[in-house]
Amino acid sequence: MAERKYRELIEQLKTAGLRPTRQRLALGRLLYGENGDMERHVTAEQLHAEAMSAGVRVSLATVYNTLHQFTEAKLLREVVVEPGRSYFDTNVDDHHHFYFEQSGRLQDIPSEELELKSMPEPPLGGRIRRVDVILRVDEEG
Amino acid sequence: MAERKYRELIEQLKTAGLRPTRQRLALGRLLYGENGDMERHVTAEQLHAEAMSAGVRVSLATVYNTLHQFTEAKLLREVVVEPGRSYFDTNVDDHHHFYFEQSGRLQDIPSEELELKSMPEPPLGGRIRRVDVILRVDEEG
DNA sequence: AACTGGAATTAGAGAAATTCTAGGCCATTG
DNA sequence: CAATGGCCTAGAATTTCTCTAATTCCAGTT
Repeated sequence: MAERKYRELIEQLKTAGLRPTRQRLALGRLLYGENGDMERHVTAEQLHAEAMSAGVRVSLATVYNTLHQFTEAKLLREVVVEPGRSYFDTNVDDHHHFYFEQSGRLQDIPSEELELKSMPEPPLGGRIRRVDVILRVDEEG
Repeated sequence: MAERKYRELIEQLKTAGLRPTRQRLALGRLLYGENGDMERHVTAEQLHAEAMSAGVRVSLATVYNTLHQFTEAKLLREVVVEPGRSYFDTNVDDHHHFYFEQSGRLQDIPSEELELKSMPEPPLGGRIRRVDVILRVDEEG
């Protein structure tokens, strides 16, 4: 991960009131590191396995905590596709998703390629916090 | 449930290759019955509890099986809002949802109120099977 | 109405994902 | 560098959903 992004992560954590601990930094490095602009969709289990094989000792509970804290801090976005399967997306810009049911893979759709024509009024006393669009795709053959 | 709808249900089950058993009919009655045109969003647990208190003896496994079979037969639509929380929607027409995170409640959005301006090309060899739009709403106060 | 074959149902165990708990560790502050 | 309070951990617990093997039921046929 670029030095710049690394400092940036520390700043973002501090802003969110999170201490830049060894574990959070390591997970941040895994999530955003090296090819830092690649879209990534990871499950907690996957990230945990990744950490293990990278020699980073971190418990699964901490991975869950960290992913949720990062999501809260808007460093990640959670995408739920099936009961018992949710991904964390490193792309927090406005965008949508293709979901391939057979393979369980997720793919970003840039917001330019899928726009909403009209937006309904939020119910009284409510405020629309997020718009999730998932296009479920069958892979034929 | 109206007699007409009841016969209809039996027909739909047969068409889907499902025997109209006591359990499936009872659950169908609970789902579509009485106020048959009301939008309903139930979890398996909820429906099971409903069946119990209505004096219908049915196992939780059967509730799950039935909900999935009904979904397969396009009598229901499954909506996943959170990891470990999925609803079955009695409205199978094209429409979308508000999701209230605090209360866990789901509310239909008629398709006229939220249309897509442009639809992206499905990835090569894929076919868009369904479009799910969820507007996540914060209830202020 | 009894018979039969295959489907459906059941209770309970099992699996998978996530959260909780209690104790020890560590980053920050002064 | 000691104190404070947040953080991490292993493992247990919880929750949601699925599987299994035995039983029961439905539908078609005598």
